Amino acid sequence: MRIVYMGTPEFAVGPLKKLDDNYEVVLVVTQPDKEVGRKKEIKFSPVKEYALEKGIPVFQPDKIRNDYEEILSYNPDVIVTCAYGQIIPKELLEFPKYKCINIHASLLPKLRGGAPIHWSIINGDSKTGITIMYMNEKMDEGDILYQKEIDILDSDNVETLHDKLSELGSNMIIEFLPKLESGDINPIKQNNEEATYGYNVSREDEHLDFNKTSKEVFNKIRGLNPWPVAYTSLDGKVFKVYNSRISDSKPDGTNGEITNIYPDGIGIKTSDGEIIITEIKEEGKNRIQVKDYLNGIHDKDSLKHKIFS
RNA sequence: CGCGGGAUGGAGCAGUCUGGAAGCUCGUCGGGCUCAUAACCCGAAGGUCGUUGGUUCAAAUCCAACUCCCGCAA
Repeated sequence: MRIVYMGTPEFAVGPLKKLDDNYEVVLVVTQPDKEVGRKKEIKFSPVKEYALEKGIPVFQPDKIRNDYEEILSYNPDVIVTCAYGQIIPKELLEFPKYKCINIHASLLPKLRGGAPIHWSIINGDSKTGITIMYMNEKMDEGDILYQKEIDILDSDNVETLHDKLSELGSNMIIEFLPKLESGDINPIKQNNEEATYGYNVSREDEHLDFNKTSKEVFNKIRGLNPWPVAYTSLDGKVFKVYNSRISDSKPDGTNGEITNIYPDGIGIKTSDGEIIITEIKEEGKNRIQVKDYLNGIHDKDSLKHKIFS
């Protein structure tokens, strides 16, 4: 089975590795190299890094819509995509014998789009999973071929859930390909009325709103950790918030106001109680425990009643 | 040359403007108190103040260059 694999971020590396170990991956397609950071250093995608390491050819079209001939020349039996990042043209979808299948990190039709892992946590879902599906020209709307779910724990953040789902997806694609090859499949149309979306996280999405409940704030913080990280601001400085826990206390005050100083955290008023932030990064500083942040403040009571916004 | 913040014992900070004995809150180690403790009391160790050069009787502090880290923007 000749496989062309299309993927970009870390999430897509696990499945690629499994496929490469068990099948013949003839070509890897990934997003173009990008300038990144203050120094504008050129950075390869994680999938490209892996492909280079293994000596697999790499193709990086700017716009695959117009530039896909090269992929056809590798004559794939199937194209497997996983968080590639571009819409794939119909000519390519229909070319391989077994068409084009996608590994998506949600229980479709829930959370179509580019950031299903983040949104499953931010939304407070109790479970999510992996869907293997046929690709069509629309975003994550193809027929469902294989689906498995896992629980989302209170202790999960994007990193832990990402790793679990990446491994699940890796195993599922290996379990599924033999069925695809033998025709033992049962494509199920998605119910569009039940569809929800989890688009890429925007700057606005990263901003913490203390007018929400403690649980909602807690979910947003862990649903954006370790990337891109929720933020708020105090005294005109940006504070990224990595970790928090929900307080039992129900203080009076304005939402966003610092209501209590705990040994390991700062208590902030929310719409229904208090959230205690425990790990932060102040603008210009490194990521630290709030315990350490408090060690550097001489008059801790002066923090009280300041407002995060 | 996109804009800005930062580098001080293991951690987080103050001190830099106005040059002149290394400070604060923790942590660590030892001792004490206690039924006990992450609590409290006493004591100790630990720092070429990012690097290099310059000014000066004297530099964490002033000047120059460089390295690394971070926020914004892309």
